[in-house]
Amino acid sequence: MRADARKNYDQILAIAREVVTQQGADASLRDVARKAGVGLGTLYRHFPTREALLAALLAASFDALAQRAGELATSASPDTTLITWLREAIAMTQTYSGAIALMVAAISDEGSALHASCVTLKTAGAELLSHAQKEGLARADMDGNDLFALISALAWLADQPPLVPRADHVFDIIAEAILQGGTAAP
Amino acid sequence: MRADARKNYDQILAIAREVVTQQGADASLRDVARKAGVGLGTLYRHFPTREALLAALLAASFDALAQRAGELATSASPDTTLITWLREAIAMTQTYSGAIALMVAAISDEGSALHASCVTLKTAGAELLSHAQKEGLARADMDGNDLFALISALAWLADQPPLVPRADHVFDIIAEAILQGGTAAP
DNA sequence: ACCTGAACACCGTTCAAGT
DNA sequence: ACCTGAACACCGTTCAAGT
Repeated sequence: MRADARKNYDQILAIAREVVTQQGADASLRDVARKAGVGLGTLYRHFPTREALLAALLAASFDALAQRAGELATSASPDTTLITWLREAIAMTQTYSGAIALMVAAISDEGSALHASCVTLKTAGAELLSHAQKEGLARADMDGNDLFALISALAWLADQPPLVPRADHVFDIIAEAILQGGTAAP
Repeated sequence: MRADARKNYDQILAIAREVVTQQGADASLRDVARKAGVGLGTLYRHFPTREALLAALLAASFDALAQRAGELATSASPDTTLITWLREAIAMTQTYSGAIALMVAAISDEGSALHASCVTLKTAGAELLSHAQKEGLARADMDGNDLFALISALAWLADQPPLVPRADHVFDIIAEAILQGGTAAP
């Protein structure tokens, strides 16, 4: 990449991080370009879609979560490990308000710039769930897709201001339900 | 209301029902006015906000749900009654895609045209929950606000195409969790 | 009373013209 | 190669002018 292009790319990303943090994932891209001091076409050149921009903003977080899942995959207490990771995954999606809807859409759209990251996240969760299930510590009647759906729903809930006060409690209820049905025979 | 105004009101509502059914709660109001054959100002006169239009579209459904809750309030099996009503409530919100987000926002906004209906819905659910709890058939550590949050999350989930295949199963898991902890001593 | 539609201030997206 | 910004086709909302 040419030096001036690199500079613009970085500048757009930095400003986008600010704007999207404040206004959410549906912030005006025009506004981002304006504040970054670049032409609208420059933003579109580097980030052809809103998903591409969000993917770039969240890339590090996705990687960190997947890596952490890998580290935890052999944990001695896969039940608490799973729940802890779920909490972290949900916290990640809340970095940018409204991001979860784009992630969910991306999971079934292979053309989306967010697709790969979301699949990685889903897979990571599925592995932790599977580990807990093998130890009899999580209910057997669900899989990675169900877990992804639950994460999404909880992330959305925590993103709705009127529901925020209930988010933690609802999380606990659902976490308990996931671990429910484990036969727990040490 | 003058006869011509009444006619416009009905026409707007009828067209809005079609358009919002097809395009969701964030459909273009301009488009509705155009298809209804009225000026944009006429639509705004009758429905000053998007919430007002949605409230009018959903009014009958809200009433029906609240009334049904009243009828079921003295049911002999308050656990299955509660779950059945939850299913109906979620189905109602799905009449118009994207409606649930507006409902959630309205619950804490007394100025919203949707506020009263949403509060009524929440209260109706709270009563059914309370009834089940008194019989020891539902977990005691939740209230009407938690139930409203769960309904909202499940309604949102069922509104995301990639998650639809998991919606029923996730509903069952959560329904079981709500009834969990009931001591169930007949 | 009620209706109309132009006017205003925004979008997202594309693409010819520049360097 | 890369950047710019006008152009196009849309929004939501308001409000003067009409009947």
